[in-house]
Amino acid sequence: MTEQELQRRESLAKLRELGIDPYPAEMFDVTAMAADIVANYEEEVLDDGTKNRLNYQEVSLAGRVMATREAGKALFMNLQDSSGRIQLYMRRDELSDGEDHTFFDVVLKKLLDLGDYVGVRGYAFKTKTGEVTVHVLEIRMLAKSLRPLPIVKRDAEGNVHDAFTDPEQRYRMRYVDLTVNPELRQIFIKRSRMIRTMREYLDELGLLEVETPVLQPIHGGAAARPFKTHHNTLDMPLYLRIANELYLKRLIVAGFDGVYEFAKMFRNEGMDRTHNPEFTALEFYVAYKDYNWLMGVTETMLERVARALNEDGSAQVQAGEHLIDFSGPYPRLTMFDAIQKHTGLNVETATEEDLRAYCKKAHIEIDNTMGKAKLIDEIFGAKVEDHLIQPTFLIDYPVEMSPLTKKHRSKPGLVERFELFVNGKEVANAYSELNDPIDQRERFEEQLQLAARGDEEAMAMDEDFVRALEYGMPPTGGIGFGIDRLAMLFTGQTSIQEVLFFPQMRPEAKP
RNA sequence: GAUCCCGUAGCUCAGUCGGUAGAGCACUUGACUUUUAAUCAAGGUGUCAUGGGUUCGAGCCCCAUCGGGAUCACCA
Repeated sequence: MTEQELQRRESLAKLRELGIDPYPAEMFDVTAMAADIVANYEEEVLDDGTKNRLNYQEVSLAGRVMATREAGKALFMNLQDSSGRIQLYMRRDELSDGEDHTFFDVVLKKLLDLGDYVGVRGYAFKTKTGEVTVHVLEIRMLAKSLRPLPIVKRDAEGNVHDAFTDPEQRYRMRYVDLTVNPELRQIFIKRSRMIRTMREYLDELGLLEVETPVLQPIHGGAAARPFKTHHNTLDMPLYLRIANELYLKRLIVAGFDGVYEFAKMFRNEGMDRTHNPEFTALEFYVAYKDYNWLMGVTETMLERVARALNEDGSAQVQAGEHLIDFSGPYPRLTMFDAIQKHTGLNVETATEEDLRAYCKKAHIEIDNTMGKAKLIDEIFGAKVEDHLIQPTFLIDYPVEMSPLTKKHRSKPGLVERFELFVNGKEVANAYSELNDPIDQRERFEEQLQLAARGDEEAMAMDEDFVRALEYGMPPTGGIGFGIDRLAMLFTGQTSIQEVLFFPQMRPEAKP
């Protein structure tokens, strides 16, 4: 234990000796928030020059002590609650029991440490330097802190000193991070508001929020490596879901007109600043709709989210150097047109050999197992994706890449699918769902062949899903959004760890 | 998984040519009844990520390991 931790444990023991419970059980009645008092305190100056305080004359508030300044028989503290910070002012003669100054001189000045939770009762006033302050008439220990916080200081010009910035420590100890860097709360508040706005809209559309299995006997619905686990009683392997798509579509078969789920997905793949092993997706499926309808819904939903998150209600979001406008409608660009526009290649007429030759020339890494569709995807990823800054629907993909998507109503070899790109990143993937059970079975069989050739991400045959389709699924539009990526976009973050409270980390060396 | 960078006090960081460990804040003691990065006086912080090696001597050079970051690959 460090010197400071030992000192705090000694303070803890001394508090108990003085009859003060460092961890009291009683509730503390909070009647005011720091930020509200600072923002709304009012006073008037009378003719004789004295001040008349107009509000917050009986407040009690609670939070952490984040700074103390001793001034002899006076004592100043900064109290931080969930709304912000406010200064506290205490006087020895008001907090003493007659001539016994133990409480002020020992408890407050010696045994109280930075980071301790306290509850105070008093009245608001303004100091002669103009700071709104609570004049404390009663202060109570609510919880002792036994470890020193990394104190971040701000000077008069707003410069930050000794910021707690080490990403490893910040992510491992989010409780510390959010305590000393309270402005980070905004990221998570915005994330929450984003999800709430989406949920409200989906409810308005009449969709039903549902829950589907996380533990699945067959990992379907996406191309990814799964986490595998084992159920002891059933003595069978189970997979953490890589997608919930096939279950949501079963519910459409079951007769629900529209379902949605905010779902944690798990993919056993690499981690970097845009990938965490578990992440959140929103998927929704609506009967009798198609991918064109979904484009309109997507525009409405994202515009609403942007306006809900911006103080001024605007639909624009700053993402790095780009100002992104979420007001619809967004351009619709076919994948082939997009490639032609950025490379000059006509992939519709090009042969597989033409594409290979292009990739070689453009230094795009390819291998021999790649077919035409995969080559097109590689070219798109290398040459087009980065240019799609403003929200853009990329539509009509080759059938080989999309085993769950309905074939295009008029374009042979393509499917009715779109992906939404914003700031050069994919944020949504949608299609007119394949509901022809015979076609679906064939698509699964093609996936099995890919798997036999060693494709670890190929989908497995899901007999029960095909059986469901055989009973009949109405034409359906379905879409999935990457919630973490959207949160990054709407909060201006470039790393997924910053929008997750507890990003995945390797185990700590040792405590 | 590959490459590069980083790891020194509770926090942020210095540490020269290889010569017995430094600053600010935090902490301890004292002064101060409207201070505010409070100030003033005094005090000591430590397994230099871990384990080896080279050397008379390693925070510094070499090797390995662990953790983090960035770039790349894979992906959402």
